[in-house]
Amino acid sequence: MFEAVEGNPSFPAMEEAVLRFWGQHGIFERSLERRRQRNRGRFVFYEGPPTANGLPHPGHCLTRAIKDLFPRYRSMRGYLCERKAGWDTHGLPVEVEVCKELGIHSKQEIEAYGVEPFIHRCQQSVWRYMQEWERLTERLGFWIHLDEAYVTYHQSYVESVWWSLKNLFERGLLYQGYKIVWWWAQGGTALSSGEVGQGYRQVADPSVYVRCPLVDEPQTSLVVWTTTPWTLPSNQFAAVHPELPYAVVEDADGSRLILAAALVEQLAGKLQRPLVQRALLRGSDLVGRRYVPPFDYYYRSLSNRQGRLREGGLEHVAWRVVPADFVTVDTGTGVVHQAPAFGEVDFEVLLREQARFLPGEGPELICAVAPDGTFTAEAGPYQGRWVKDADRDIIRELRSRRLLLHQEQYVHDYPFCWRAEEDPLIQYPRRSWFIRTSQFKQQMLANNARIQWLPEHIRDGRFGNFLETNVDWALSRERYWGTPLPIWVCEETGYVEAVGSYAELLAKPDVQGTEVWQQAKARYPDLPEDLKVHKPYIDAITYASPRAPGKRMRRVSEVIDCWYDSGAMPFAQWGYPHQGRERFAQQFPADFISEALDQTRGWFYSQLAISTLLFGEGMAAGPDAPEAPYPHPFRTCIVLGLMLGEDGQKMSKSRRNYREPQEIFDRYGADALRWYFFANQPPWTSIRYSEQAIRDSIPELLLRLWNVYSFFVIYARIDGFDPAERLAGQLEQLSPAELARGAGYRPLAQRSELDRWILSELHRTTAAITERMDAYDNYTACSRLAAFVDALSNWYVRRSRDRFWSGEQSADKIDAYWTLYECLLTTCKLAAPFVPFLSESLWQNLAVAGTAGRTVESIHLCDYPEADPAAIDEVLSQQMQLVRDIASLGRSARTSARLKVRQPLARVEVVLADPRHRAWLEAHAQIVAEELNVKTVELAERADQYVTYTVLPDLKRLGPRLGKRLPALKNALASADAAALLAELEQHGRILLTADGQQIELGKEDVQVRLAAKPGWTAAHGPSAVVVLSTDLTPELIGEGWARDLVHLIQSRRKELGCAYTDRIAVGLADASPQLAEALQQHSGYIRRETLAVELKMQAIEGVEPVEISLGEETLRLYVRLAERPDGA
RNA sequence: GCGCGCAUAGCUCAGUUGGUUAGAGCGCAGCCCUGAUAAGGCUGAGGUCCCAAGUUCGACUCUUGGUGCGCGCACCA
Repeated sequence: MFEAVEGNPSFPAMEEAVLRFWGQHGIFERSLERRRQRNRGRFVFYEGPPTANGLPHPGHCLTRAIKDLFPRYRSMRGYLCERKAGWDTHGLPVEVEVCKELGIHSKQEIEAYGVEPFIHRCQQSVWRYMQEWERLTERLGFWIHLDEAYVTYHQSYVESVWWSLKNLFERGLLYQGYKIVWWWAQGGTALSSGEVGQGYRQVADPSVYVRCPLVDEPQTSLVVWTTTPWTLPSNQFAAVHPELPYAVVEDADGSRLILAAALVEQLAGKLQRPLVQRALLRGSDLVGRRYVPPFDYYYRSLSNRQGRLREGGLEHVAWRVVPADFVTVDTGTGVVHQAPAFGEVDFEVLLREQARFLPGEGPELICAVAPDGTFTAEAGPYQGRWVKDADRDIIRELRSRRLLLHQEQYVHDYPFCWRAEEDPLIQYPRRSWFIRTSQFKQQMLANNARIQWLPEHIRDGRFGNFLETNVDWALSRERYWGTPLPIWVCEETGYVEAVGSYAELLAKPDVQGTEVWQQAKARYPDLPEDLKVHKPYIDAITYASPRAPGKRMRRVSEVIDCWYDSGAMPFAQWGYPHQGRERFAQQFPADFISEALDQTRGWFYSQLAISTLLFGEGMAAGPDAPEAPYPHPFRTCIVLGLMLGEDGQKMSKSRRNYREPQEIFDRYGADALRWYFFANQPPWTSIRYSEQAIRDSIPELLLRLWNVYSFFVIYARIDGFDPAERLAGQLEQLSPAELARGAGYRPLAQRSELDRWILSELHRTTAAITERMDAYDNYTACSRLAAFVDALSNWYVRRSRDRFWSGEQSADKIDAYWTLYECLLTTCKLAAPFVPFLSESLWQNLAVAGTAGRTVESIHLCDYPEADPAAIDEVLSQQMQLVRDIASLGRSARTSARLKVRQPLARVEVVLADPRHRAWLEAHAQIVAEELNVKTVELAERADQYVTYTVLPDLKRLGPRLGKRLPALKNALASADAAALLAELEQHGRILLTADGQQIELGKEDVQVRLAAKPGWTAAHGPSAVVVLSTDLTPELIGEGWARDLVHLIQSRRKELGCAYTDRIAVGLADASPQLAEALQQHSGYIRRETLAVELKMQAIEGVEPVEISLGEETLRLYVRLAERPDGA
């Protein structure tokens, strides 16, 4: 038998109990074991590793909730969905966090502190945060194997990454080049974009307009503009937009200038003299023209150097006009000075130019600045000067050489070092390791095209665009806590090798330096083995160079971008290919992943890029890199919107615009939070954290379902409806087929219409939810589930109450129990992926306790319900909906007539728009009568006295047929007599109209009839019907109304007096008018029955405090006294 | 600045190939139930669907251009 149910449940406490139950019985494990045995195929999920740095906030709960939902759902659908957790542990954020602890900043300070203790601290810091995340993960009900998590700093993981890098290296895809970084010259370090972003300030820089004379036409000059004069000595090109118009203008002194036509007037204004246009040309006409740069430090030796182009022919390597799309005419001159060493965009221009030449023949990077921010010897007189300080002298020199056309102040935002406020950052080239991803752009796009993105626009929008503009992946980082780049270089010859594992390294000839790790291990016995593949230990390992006898191979100093770590996760989580080959084969690619939008350029990209390069179609990347058909490594990706704080701002701890997850769990519970995430919006819309909305998700589903469940258990216990007795033998999941074996269980066809209706709704809902969830549409699925629970609670249970209350154990009553039982069980299963805790609680009582433990132990071991088409009765659904609509319209009519439902009315007339369900409705008039408290219900199709008709064209049908004649037809229909049209339609099955001088024939399907209540009637109209109330009140009706009002008031009084449900009372009424007293006397049987009154007298009761009440216009005194209290009450 | 997205009721958000009367929840107002009861239900008020132009017989929906907001990339010669 079921256990008694609390009326006022504490969901958080319940959830804690469920968590304990899952833990003690290993339910997650067993749910997997079950599917493993069934062997219906896999559903592969990848956990995008959270950065184990910083504490989780509600936004992370959303990600983790979605990541739980679909694997749970698919598991219940029979798929084996293994879920391996993972942690992203490397990277700058961890280093910054440790630096904060240590109160240090720069790389020098880290070195001074010691790399070894520093990375020990990094590793420990990561562990602390991982534990916080694990707690959250469990409490949210996110089922994932935390104790088998992959961790990016583990040796096996690092070695997988090494393997992949070696693969790329040996295919020539890993190379060294320059990367333009934001460089803090004084500190000698590059800054991350996050750090740069913090340091922007508005400053006024000098801006100069400089002449660059054309080589073959020295009287004509390009005019370039720059706000960084110190980059001019390193000039390599001038860029123009090929599509823009450029003007050749004549200056006052007769010389000629070239600049964008749109900016001539502006420049003339600045110069305060006219510039006369002499010619107009397109940017593309300028491309290839050579010019003389402002400084000749490089020009004097290289001006005539030419290189061979790939497509044949020769070209000068530098100081010519090149085309570039980024050139605009917003500021400057439309001719852009290019110093590729000091701008990322400029650098890309250089790369593009280099690519046009045969290898080794194109332009080399020119850089007249040293890493400390001073000019090199190449910059002649400026050598040793800090570049920003040299600006003024550079300008002076330009002026004296008559190259300076104009100078002014330019106010703009410019980044400074966030730690040394006076130090401006400069863009600066650094040697860096790259992966040749741009070479695989087409393959990445082809792979991307096959991925199912939700929302769809990510594919060709944000993500697709990003791939289109792909540049080679700058892989290396000059940092400490990260996967070491597995590249060893010969100290003599520069010969380079990549190493694919630690063992491979140890097998190299004459390995030295392993003792550094041994000693560290001896010093700190607790040191995790994994650290031996990290800095500084790995740096110590050298081996004999195969190219230079007696010389050593030494590792480069860099570590790699931690995004590469995460992107390698599909294979590295298994340690592939050094181990886990089988696991990888089973679990690649993923069917489903999900992260927030900010991962577009992060994990979504890193995965796709690595997977395409290693396993792409036609890649033939070696024996351990099997070619796989697209898409991979994931087939479907839900891109979640970002979550904002309560105030619509970014969530931030200091602003306190959200609540800590743990507090949410304690107040409302994980199910409430989950339901709020799943049911309130499609997952990709950006979502605003709302405490109120979380609170509201409790009554919307959780409490409503709980109430139905509680109702069921209360009456099942009273009536002794006990599945344990009624169901013999072994039970599994209490599926419909199993329930059908139950004693007293009757086939659907024999049950009442209401039962058939709710079961039809149940199966319709099941079909809809599975269809939607298969399409990853949790939002619609949730609304269907909520709608069903609403129908169950507010129509089925309400209309069935007296069946449960009736005294005898009729077959109909047992039907009601079986029906409600089945509805509850199925609903729980349907809801289980969404609200796993509540579902489990209900299952524990309804199924496990209810059958004395003969079912499966947990709802999460059950299969997801499947809709039985035979149980679905669409017509009945429509019919019941119609009744509910009519009841609603009737109440609306009552409200407008100010006739409360307690006042009985003689009759209601229902005019139907569509006669199809008329007969059925006539048979069910009783329901309408009860719901509306009327004596009789009459149905009509035509009732011209109450209703006006409008005949409207069916635009969807007629639009294509009639086109422009549609408005004329509309008018013709509107001006015609609707009643006559209907009559014609009924007689001939068609109507003939003249519109625009042409005759149009309309069939029944071409029009819609709409009806509306005529004014003056108490009526309400909707699309399906008009409901007209008779408002005439007879003395009998009024008397009955009084009686019902009185019952209501006595009930209130009982409650005030603290009566138990079963207490009997005595009622006295005084000061009633004669008519009132007589009417109440007449209904005294009804009144006493409803209020459990043993006596009802028309007089005061001694010693009882009366209350003044009013019935209609009348007032009287009500006396209520407790008469008897039955035993046990 | 460039790219992507969003803009619908007081608030938070739906709106499914363009079709006649644009929905929900919360909040608000009124009412009902009182044997699921510190719950529950019903009804109602409330909208220039951001603006403008275009396509169309017809636009909340499609196109273009604005405006505002969010995010990403940059910070610009």
